[in-house]
Amino acid sequence: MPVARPESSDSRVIAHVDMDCFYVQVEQRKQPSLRGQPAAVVQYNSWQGGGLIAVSYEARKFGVKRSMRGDEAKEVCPEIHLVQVPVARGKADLNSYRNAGSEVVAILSRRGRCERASIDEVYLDLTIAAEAMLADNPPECLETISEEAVKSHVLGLEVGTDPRENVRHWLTRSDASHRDKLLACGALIVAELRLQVLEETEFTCSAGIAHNKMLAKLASGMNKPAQQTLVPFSSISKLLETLPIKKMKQLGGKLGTSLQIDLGVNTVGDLLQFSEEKLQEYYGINTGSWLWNTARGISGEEVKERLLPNSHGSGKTFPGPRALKTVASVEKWLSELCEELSERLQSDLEQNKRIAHTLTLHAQAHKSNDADSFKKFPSKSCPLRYGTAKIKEDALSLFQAGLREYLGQYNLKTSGNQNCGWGITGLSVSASKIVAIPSGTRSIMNYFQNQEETYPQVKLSSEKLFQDALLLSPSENCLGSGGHPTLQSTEGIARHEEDKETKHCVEEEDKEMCKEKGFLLSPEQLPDKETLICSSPVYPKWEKEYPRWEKDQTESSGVSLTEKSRDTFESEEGKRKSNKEKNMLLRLKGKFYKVVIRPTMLYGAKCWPVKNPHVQKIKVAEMRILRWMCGHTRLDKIRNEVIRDKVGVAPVEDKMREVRLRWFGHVKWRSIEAPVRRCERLTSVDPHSEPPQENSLTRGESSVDARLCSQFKRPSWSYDIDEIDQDVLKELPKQIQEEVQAWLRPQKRSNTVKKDLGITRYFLPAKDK
DNA sequence: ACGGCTAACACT
DNA sequence: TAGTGTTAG
Repeated sequence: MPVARPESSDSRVIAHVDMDCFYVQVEQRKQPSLRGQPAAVVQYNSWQGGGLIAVSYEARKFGVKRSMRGDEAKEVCPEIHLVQVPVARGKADLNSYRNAGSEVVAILSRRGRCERASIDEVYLDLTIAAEAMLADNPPECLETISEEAVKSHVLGLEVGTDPRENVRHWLTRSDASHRDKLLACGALIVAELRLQVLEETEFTCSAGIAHNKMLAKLASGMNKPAQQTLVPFSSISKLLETLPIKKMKQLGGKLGTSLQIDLGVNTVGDLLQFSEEKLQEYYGINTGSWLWNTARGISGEEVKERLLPNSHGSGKTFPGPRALKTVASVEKWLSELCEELSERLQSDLEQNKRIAHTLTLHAQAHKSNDADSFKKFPSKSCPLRYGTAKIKEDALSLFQAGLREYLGQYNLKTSGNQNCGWGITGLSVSASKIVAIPSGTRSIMNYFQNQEETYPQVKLSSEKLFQDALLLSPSENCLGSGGHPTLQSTEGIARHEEDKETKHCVEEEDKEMCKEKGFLLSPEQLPDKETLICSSPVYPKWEKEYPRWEKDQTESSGVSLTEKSRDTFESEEGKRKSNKEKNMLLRLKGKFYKVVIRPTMLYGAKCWPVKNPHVQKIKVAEMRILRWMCGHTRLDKIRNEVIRDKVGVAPVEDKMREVRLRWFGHVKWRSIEAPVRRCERLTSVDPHSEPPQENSLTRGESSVDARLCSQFKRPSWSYDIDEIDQDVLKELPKQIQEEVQAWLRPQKRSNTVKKDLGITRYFLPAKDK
């Protein structure tokens, strides 16, 4: 949804530069014989000649359109040259276009703030450059105005028989308003930039120059190719008056359709009849204001300083019959996609010194034999580890977690590649949260670049080693006592950490850990209870809404928890980390665990053991349950997901607490009112308690149990017993298996309806059980 | 059973 | 937040 931003009172000079049929131009530069020819770029697809993704202006004259099939294009324009998009790893490879786009950005960013809006478009904020020009060397003093500039189109200007002379006059008027003069300067600058682009890259582009992004964007498309269009302030209302509403950026989709159908608005001008309040009534505060402003040509959106993309993705569709039906084929394609992604991440690292922090997997799927086959395949993400093999591994885990969730009850026997009627019609992996490494950090570069070769055995990173050690049960732990891995990477990272305190802390603890454990945890050293500190990205919302644990909440059932008082805790450490460190309780199977979540380390997730006595313990076995619940094999993933979403109990004020429980992939949450102290007395689940009455609540609703009405708002989760993967269950230690079975048993009798798990009881006061 | 592949952003 | 949905080219 678009969102309104106030427009600064200053008169800005904004340009939108749009490459003309960019992919075609790239191919024409590669193959100059294509110049001036009807041509199009097709994405290879044997079906009906592939799909057109760019069409030259010569071909457009024949009526060839983007989104036509190759065969269709041949029909309307037999002599069209169809160029295929390069293919790598069995999929379209857009890298040559990305790189060409970068060439252009490098030039266009010379005169002011530059935002790369897509592979072939940028926004420029030329205000400062234009003001400087106006002050030093205004157009009116110039004896010659560039040829390119006088070819500009000035909206609302009567050009008569000598357009160039009229435009020249308009640009150089000494009696023009300040804002028109600024635009004139902008036009000169843009003309110059476009000329430079042409000379240095051989690409032509079109541009719009206006006082804001919206109008600049509108204008850049008005005269193509290779021309520029100016929007003087005085022309705005006329321009918008008759402009079809759908032409407006952001209104080409459902919102625009709704305006047409529901409000009878067909042109932007028609919108003027509606008061801001009315629009807000229909479309919400933000969108309403945005619409109101848009109708008046007002848009305060800033040009962001961004030359590089904020995310990288690689995806492919597998339409209809080509849908992937086995995990093996998914793995194969994921592997291809991950290779491309990893390659792009490596070049981003080398060229731009940037590191991505999150890996996300998206998929589309269909289910043939299922009533709710419209269910969407969930996207999943996890911290991104560098190295192709690791990315592949993680992507596959994410897929499998998603698949489990997607299949839900049909999941009972999917151990092999056996298909239960599902098909994957689209797959993509992407990397986001990309941040620049501070300058002068060779060691960090090394760290990430080395991830590539270290997999899987030779030189495991410290992080990986430790995680593996934790995740393996003693019997599985076959890590030898081979040489101590150096902590080179960790130190390299810590050295550049901005926060000296944190740095100190990290190094100290890492050192201590190494000293004490000899770094590698031998099977004997893997204790029943392991103390952990987890680093995790700061979660601002938690911070805001739940600033503190209350002391009395940290005392639990008396099971394995020895908590220092909050006061002690604060006096020791509170000052140092006060506002950055989050504490929360992890409650699992009736026991509380206090976990300290630290602000994220700068680079990559880490886990390390600590001595701090007030940091409580997570039993390895229970970590394994969590791992199972998450469908993830990685500790850091568990940490991020579980602690926040799975079994986290949010800090509360006196009477309120929010509980989030994600159970087998389904997030359920409720705010409940309950005296905190009484909640804490709960120590175990009673699986045989009678099921709660209300099962069908959806998120956001709340329910009041008549019995408890006066005191509590009662939470309700529903969960589907069939979502549980029985195979995974078997992986668990015997004792835990039995416990879990005990939870499940009462449900088995009626597994058609979603039922509350006994776990609901968990969060109710003991007294009322 | 088709338009394929990317990317940004708002909302929750 | 992580995850979803909308929009665009």
